[in-house]
Amino acid sequence: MSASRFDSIRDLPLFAQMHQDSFDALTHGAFVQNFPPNMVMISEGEPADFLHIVQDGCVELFSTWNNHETSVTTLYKNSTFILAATIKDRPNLMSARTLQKSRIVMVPSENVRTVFRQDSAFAFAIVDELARCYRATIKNMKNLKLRSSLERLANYVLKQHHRHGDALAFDLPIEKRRLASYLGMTPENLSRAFNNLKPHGVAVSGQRIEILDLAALTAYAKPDRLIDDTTAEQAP
Amino acid sequence: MSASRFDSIRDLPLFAQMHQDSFDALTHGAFVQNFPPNMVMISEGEPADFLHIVQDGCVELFSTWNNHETSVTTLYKNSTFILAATIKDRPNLMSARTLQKSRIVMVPSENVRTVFRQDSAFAFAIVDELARCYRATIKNMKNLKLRSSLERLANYVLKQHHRHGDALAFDLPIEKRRLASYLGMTPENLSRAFNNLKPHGVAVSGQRIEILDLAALTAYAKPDRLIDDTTAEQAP
DNA sequence: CGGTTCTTTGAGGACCATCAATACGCGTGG
DNA sequence: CCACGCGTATTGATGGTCCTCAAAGAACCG
Repeated sequence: MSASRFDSIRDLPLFAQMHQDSFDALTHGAFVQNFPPNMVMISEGEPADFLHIVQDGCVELFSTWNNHETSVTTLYKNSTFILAATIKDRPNLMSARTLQKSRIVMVPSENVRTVFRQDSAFAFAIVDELARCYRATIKNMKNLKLRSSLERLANYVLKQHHRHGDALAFDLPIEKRRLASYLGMTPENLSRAFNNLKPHGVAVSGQRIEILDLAALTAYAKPDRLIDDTTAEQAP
Repeated sequence: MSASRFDSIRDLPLFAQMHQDSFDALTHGAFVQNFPPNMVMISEGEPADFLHIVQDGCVELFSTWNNHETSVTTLYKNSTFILAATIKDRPNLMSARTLQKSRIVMVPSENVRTVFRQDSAFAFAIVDELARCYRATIKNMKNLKLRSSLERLANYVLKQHHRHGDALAFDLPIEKRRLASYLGMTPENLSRAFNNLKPHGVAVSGQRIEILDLAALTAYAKPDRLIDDTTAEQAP
């Protein structure tokens, strides 16, 4: 039974509630593909032929205009992407590349649109996912427009702190140059920004981040649940 | 029959395909409210008790953090807002204020969530709307991260040009200070930016914009369908 | 271990914000 | 109708933030 290949995604929120028949129809013609690191899987402007699910590894969504590139978000295990383009049958707005060796499930967009119309549990899950991504993007934009780059970095450090179980020391999950791009700054500036966080209780050594004074960092960062809360939203 | 009050929204894409029963259930307890200009209707962080529809007038969505404010988008007749927060039953991420005297339809969020589960045509329409808003926001973010403020303004002028039926002269739909905030700059800088567009074929006098050299403006702006195309998306 | 990529540091400059002051537009009331 | 007041728009001066360019150091990988 080939359906077992997709067992690992069956329990994701997007698929958990749908009927087995629907799931079989959805994954009919779907496949799993392994990608090496640093491989561009999809390019912006192309039709969204497949819904993608990160089964393992790490994927960066980025975008380009006029020789500039910016990192929009980074996705890890169990994230889906290209959902909005898939549903609307429109071109991708972002490109995607692997950051590590990654295993990706690719579900034909045609299947998604068909099953979406037949299985209301799936439709509800899609609404939930779209609303989540939408709100995450709004938060991202508020972060960009309302804060300086140093404030964004401070809040990023706090977010990682929480994502690592409130650990006071942890490693950055991505390269600094990509973090810089995600935060809307240059690598050079990120380097300087880390130095400028020193007075606010943050020590950096390579990928290693240490929070020496959580109170000072928090006081400076002024985290806000309407920007930084990720309990129900995505993030890099 | 009081339902006639809501005839004007019945034909909106969000409601057009749903059953009449569902529409009646949705609008049961809904009401129309008139607001004066410059009135904050909803504040970020508050629960999303109502889905809002602009029946007439003009509404700005904006957000605040640490004494900074930024304009996220401006909505005109027939736009809906607070849909994502309504569906997810979560707090609003943005505040809303009227820019002109406006008539707003307010539909209890409880109704929206209930009918959403019962009427699949409504559910599909919601998916469509959420995907549209999501993609519009991604475009907005690309615009902010990939372009300088002058490039953003140039593309904004081009967008208005198209929205006014390719007219070469038109009035700005909103105050310049709000436009500045939407574009992520200060009013002073917007003023200077308009001057800097002069060499690219744009003349400004008060609210009046004139495009003297469309080719030059387009060459500078480098509009991109993956950022600026609004055939299927929203905008200010 | 050599080459490549990433990171850091410094110098210089472009872009953009802030502050301050003036000009403009508009509605109100004299 | 005009004077006034208020908010908006503009203009200039200044400083801060951030980018660019260049080069050296560190980490990674074949």
